[in-house]
Amino acid sequence: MPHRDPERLSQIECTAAELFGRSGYYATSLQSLADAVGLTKAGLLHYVGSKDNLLTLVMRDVYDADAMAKLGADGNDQPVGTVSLPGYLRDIVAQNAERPHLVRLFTMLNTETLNPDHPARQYFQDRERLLEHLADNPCWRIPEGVDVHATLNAAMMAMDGIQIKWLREPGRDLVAMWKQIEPALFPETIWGPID
Amino acid sequence: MPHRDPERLSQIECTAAELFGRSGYYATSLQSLADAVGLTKAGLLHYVGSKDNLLTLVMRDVYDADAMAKLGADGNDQPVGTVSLPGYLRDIVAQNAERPHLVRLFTMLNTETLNPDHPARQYFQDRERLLEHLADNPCWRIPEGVDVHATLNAAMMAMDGIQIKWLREPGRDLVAMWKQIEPALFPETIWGPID
DNA sequence: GTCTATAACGGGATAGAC
DNA sequence: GTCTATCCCGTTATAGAC
Repeated sequence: MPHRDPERLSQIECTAAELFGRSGYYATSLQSLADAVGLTKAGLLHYVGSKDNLLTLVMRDVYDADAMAKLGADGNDQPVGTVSLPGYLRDIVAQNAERPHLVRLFTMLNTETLNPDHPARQYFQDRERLLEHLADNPCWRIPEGVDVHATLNAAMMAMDGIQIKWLREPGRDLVAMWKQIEPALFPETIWGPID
Repeated sequence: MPHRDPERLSQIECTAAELFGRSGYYATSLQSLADAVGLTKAGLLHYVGSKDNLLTLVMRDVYDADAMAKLGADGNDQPVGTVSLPGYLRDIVAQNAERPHLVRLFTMLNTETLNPDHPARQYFQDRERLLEHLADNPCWRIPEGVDVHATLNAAMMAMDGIQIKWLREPGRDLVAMWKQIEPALFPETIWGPID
């Protein structure tokens, strides 16, 4: 798997992320990717080794680099009890609204990995664990009596669902859709106004 | 598309529902279905006409018959302001816990239909409309100041997300997972105890 | 109504020339 | 490093025998 030209590799990975997002991993052919980047199947396979490995590269170099990095590292060193959870989620939604391709990639793979043999299955299992630990972070500013785990869990699940609807009808405004359901997750009588 | 034996057709449709749920529509081959029901590809195609049409049959005769029927028709003729929304959702979750195959079918197709050419796309677009109207039903008993649309929307999205996690790790208890996030959607200080 | 056989095509991956 | 050519497997669908 030699590749002297890193820029070329990056182009391949980005295009692959888009195609995997468009139709999922299984339904995307190496031929279509090869056409998109101006290579033959054989040439493409020289770069990436195999289709399985290509997906691994995409998740590490494209998806993680842009999206997942935010999740874990972001508010980790904030002072205890200072970070607004609704605000944090709003930020994620706002970011996602700007990268529909990556949201689509995430959404497609998230359900494709229900298949135990899917090459990205481990990746999504790990992500679930990471999400659980996110609630344990003491940085959040939480009203009395609120269950952080339940709230973060519900909010993340709802976000995934909203995004599916958004992706199916691309004319809509993701941020607006999120604001519409916010009062259900963070009622003002409990959370006060969202900053 | 002639088929004299309705029982045989039913067996085909049910097996198809299971396989489509297992791997999605695109990744499921007619060969595997033919093997599962003890037919050849050619014999199978005689029954169902085409793969596209098979999915249509499955959604109508298997999925609608069991799942979707509940959604729209159920509480339609209940008296105004009497039906518990949390209770209604609990019932759905409890039912879904007993039919993982159909939940899986729904989940797989729900994201596969992000592809505009997917044969079940229209079906899922229609379902979204139906869900929106569900909130307009006057039967719900809602605490003052609560946004029904937002709550029902958030709850349904969260349910879809929970189910994905549940399907990925089948050892878990869906009803328990739902109960865990319920306080985030229906806080006691607003909704009171859930009956 | 179901079979065998085959058409017509596309998939991922490999070998070897240049 | 990229190509052509090939392998082998799979797919949906059709034709025609029984």
